[in-house]
Amino acid sequence: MSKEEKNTTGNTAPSGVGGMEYDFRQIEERWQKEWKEKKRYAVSNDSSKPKYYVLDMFPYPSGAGLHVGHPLGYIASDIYSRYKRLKGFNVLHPMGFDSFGLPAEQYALETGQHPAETTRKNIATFKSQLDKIGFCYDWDREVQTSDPNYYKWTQWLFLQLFNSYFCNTQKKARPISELVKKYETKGSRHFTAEQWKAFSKKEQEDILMQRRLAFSAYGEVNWCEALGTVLANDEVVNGVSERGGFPVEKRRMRQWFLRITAYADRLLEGLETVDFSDSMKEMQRNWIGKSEGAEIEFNLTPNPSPREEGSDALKLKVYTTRPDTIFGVDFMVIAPEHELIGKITTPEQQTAVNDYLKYVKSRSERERLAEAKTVTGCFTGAYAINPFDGRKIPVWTAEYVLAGYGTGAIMAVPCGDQRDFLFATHFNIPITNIIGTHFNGEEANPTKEAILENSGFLNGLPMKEAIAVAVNKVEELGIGKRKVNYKMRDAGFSRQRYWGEPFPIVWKDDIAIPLDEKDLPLQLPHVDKYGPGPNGEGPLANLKEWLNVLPEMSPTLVGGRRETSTMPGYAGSSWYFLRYMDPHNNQTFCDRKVSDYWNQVDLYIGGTEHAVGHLLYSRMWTKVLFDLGLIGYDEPFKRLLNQGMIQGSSRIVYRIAGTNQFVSAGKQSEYEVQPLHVDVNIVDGVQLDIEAFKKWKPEFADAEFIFEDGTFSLSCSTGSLKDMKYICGVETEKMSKRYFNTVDPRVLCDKYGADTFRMYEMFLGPVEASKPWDTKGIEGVHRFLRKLWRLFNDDVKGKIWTTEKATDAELKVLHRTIKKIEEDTERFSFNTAVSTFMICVNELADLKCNKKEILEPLLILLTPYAPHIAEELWRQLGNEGSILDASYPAFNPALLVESSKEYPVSVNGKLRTSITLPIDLEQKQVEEEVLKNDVVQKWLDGKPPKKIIYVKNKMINVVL
RNA sequence: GCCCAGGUGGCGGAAUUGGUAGACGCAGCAGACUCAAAAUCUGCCGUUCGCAAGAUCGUGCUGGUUCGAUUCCAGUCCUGGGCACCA
Repeated sequence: MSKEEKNTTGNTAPSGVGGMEYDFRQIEERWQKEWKEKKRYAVSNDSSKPKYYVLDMFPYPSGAGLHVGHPLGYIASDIYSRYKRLKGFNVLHPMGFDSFGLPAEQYALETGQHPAETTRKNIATFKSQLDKIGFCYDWDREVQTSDPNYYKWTQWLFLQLFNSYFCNTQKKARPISELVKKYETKGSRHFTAEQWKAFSKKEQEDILMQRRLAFSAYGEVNWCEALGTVLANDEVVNGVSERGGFPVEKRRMRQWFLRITAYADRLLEGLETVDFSDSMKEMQRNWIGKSEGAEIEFNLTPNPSPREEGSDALKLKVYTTRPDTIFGVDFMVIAPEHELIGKITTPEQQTAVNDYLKYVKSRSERERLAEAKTVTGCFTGAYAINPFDGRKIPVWTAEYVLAGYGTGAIMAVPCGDQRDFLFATHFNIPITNIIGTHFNGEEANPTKEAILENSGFLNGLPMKEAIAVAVNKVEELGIGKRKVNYKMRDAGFSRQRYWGEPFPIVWKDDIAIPLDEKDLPLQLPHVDKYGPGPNGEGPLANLKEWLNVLPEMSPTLVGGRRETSTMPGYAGSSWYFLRYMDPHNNQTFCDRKVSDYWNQVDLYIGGTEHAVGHLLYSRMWTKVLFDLGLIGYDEPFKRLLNQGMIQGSSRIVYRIAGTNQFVSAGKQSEYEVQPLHVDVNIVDGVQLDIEAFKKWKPEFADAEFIFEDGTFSLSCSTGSLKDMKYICGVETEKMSKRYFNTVDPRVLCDKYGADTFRMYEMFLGPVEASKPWDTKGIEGVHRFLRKLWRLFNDDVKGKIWTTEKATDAELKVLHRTIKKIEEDTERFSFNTAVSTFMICVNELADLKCNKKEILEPLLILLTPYAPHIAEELWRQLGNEGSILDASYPAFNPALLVESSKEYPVSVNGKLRTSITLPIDLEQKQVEEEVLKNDVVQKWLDGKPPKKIIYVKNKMINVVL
C-alpha cells in the first residue's frame, strides 16, 4: 500500500446522513444510485426548453479498457452538458460504441474468440469505467455499430448512397432514377437516348456505376501473398507484414468507394459556416487540396510507339498548376502505374523499367513520398514533344509521382521545383533556366515573381501574368484546358474483413444488385474461422451457404453471389450522431421531426487525430442526407473542440548490467546500467515502493538497491529500509501497457473519488493541450474538496454552516467566483475554473465564512465539475430536490465595483514601483501623481520624462 | 518529406484584446499543533549579486516592430498529432 493510500483511507470513518467527514465513497455511491433509479439523466425529445446537443467522439471499445487519457474529453463535455442544463437547456449528451473494427478481429484470429463476444465484454468494461466517473449519459440512447438494429440503418444509408448520383448542374445528390430518365429521354454527351436504350443491361449499369455516390471500381490494396490476405496500413511495418514479416505488395482489387470528391467544393465551402479551429479547417482544406491549373497534352516520339503500331497516336496528358513554366520543362515523369508505361517503353529500356516497377510495387505510398533525399527513377526511352518549341523531352517514370493525383503524369521544371531539381541533378538531365537570376544553379526556386526568359512567346512576362497567357494559348491550340484538381481521392469503402457491416449487395452477371429495403438488415453470419477467403477476399467468402443466393432467400436474385467484403470502421461512425436522437426507431434511421428538433450537434469534443478522416466522411454523409431531404441541415457539427492527448509519464529503474542490483536515478551515471520500465502504479511520484517492486515480477524478488544517498540495501536493517529513497527516472511517451505507464481511472476513483478525479483531469491543463499524466498532483485537488467540506462540517463538531447574513467581503468573493467560473466554463477553460474554485474556498476559509447564503450558490457553480459532493452538501443545506436542476446563480456586477486601483509603474518598460490611484483619473492628474513618487524621482535623476504613458485600469509607464 | 499544433520555475500550468511573467496546485524547505504520527495551519520557494534596500538576467534559440513582447513579424531548433485499410 502506498503512502497516499494510507493518507486517504484514514478519513473513512462511518458517518450517518450529514456525516462529519468527507466520505466520498458513500456519497458517490448514494447519489449515483439515486440518479440512476430516478432516471435523472433521461432526455426527452419533447421539451419547451431550448435544446443543446453535446457529443463526444465515438469510442472504440478496445480490450485494454479505458486509461486516464480517454476520459479527458468526456469530462469536459460532461461539465459543459451539466452547465447548460443548469442554464435551462434540454441537453442531449449521449454515449455509445463504435464496436466494429480490426483489433477485435485480430484478437479473434489469435485466440479464436468470436469478436461479438470480446466486443460485448469490452463494452461492459468501458461502461463500468464510465459510470464510475459519474457521467450524465442517458444510457437508454446508447448505440453500438455492431448491433443489427443499428447496422440495418448503416446498410440502408449505404443503399441511399448507392442509389444516388451527384448532379453537376444542381451541385447536389439526386436519385439515380433521375439520371436514368435523363439518359432515356436526352442521352448524354457521350451517347444518344437511342444508343442508351440499345445498350445491354450490363453496359447501362457500368455507366451508372460511374456516377453513383457509392460505387465499385478497382483500387490498390496492400497484398500479402504469404498470409493470403489484404493488410491494413497499420499491419504493414517497413514494407513487410507485422505478423510474420512477410513481403507486402500493391495489388489491384475490386473495391467499393464513396464519391467524396464530388463534394469537394461543398466540403470547402461548408468550413466557412462551422466553428472549428483555424488549424482544423486548414488541415481539411489541405487534405481536399484544391488547385487550379491546366491539363496539357504532349505528342510522343517515337510515335506510334513500337508496341502500338496501327493504333491512334498516343498522347501524354500532364496536369500542372504552373503552365507559365512550360518552356522550362526538361523531362516528364509518369507514375509507375500509368497506363502508358506499357505502351511507350522502348525495347532497349524494357528490362530497366521492369526492374524499377518491381521495386516500386514493394514500396508504400508513404515511403514513396517521404524519402525526398534518395532519388529513384527510370528512363522509358520515349520522348514528348514540347508543343511550343518542338523540343524533345525525355519521359521518365519515378515513384514520387502518384497515379491517383491529377493525370498521374507531370512536366518537370527543375529550375522551379526542388524535387524535379534533385531528380535532374541525380540523373544528369540538363536544366533550362527560365527565371534568370532567380535561379542560382544550387537549388530550385518556386517563385512566381520572376520575369520569364528562354520562354518563347512568354518572354518578358511576369510569371503571375504568364499563367493565364499560357493556358489561353493551350486552349486556343486545342492541346489542353483549364482544370481544377483535388488532392483528395474517393474514399475506399470496402475491407476484406469479417468484423464489419456486410454490404447489402448481390453480384449477378457482374452487376451489383442492391437488396430490397425489407431484407435489411443483412445479418453478419456467424463464422468459426477468421482467416481470409480465396483470392484475397474476406472471411465471408468461405461461407458457401451464405454466399450463394438460394431461391428461398430471394427469388429474383437466385444464382447471385453476395458481396464478401464488409464496410470500414467509418461507415457506422459517419452518422451515429443522428441515431442518438432517435435510437429505437425501427421505421427509419432517424425521424425527420426529431432531427429537426435536435438539429446540429452544438458542441463536438474529440481529438485532432480525426481531423481529416472521420470529420470529412461524416460531413459528406450529412450533405448527402440533406440533399435527399432526409435531414434539414448539411453540416453535422456546429462547433468542434479538440481535446489534447494525455501522454504517459513512464518511470524508469536502472539495473546495473549483468546483476540484479538497481541504482537510484541520481547515481546511475556512475554505473553501466540498463534502464527498465517499471509500473507507474508502484511508484509514489518518483520514489519507488521497494516492497511492491519486489512483488511485481518474480525476477525482482531478490533485487538489491543502491539508494539516492549511496546506501546499499544489504547494509540496511529491514526497519531502516523503509526510510531509504530509490528515485526513478522519468520519461514522457505514449500511454501504453507496453511501457507500464497506464493508469486505470477506476483505481483513482476508488482512492480519491470521482469528483476529485474529474477535477484533477481538468486541473492538469487546457483541455486542448497535450500533457503528460502524473498521478502525484491529485492530492491537491482532493485537499480542496475536503477544505470545501469543512466549510459545512467540522470533523468534531459536525454541522457548522449557518444562516447568518453575508458580509460585503463574502459577497464579493462569491460574485467574483460566479463571474469567473461562468466565463471560464463558457470558453472551456476548465483548468482555470478549478483554480478559481480553489481560490474561492481559500478565501472563504480565511474569512471563516460558513454561511448558507454564500455556500449554496457556490455548490451550484461546482455541480458540473463535482456533482456528487455538490448534491450531498446541497441536501445537507436542507434542499428537497436535486441540485442537477437548480438554476445557475446570477452575477451581480454592482458588488464588484472598485473606486481605486494599485497601478504598476514602469520606467522604460521595467516595473519599478506601484501607486494606488482613484480609478477615474485623467492623464494630467496621473502625471502629477506619478512625478511626486520617490522611486520615479530617483530614476528621473532630475531630468524631465520624455513621455508618461497611462492606460486606464491597466498600467503606467514613464519613458526617460 | 508534406500538413497542423506546441516549447514559460524542480513539475503540471496562469497571464482572456500588446500592459505588474510565474495565479492555482504538486514537490521541496522551515515552523506551529502532537508523546509521536497522520490530518490541519503559518511562512519561504525562477537565476545571479547583496546583510538589506535593491539591482541583474529570465517565457526553446537568433533577429525585428513597439514607450512596453510569453503575446505581433521573420528565420531557426526541438517535441507531439495526421498523411487516405488503427479507430
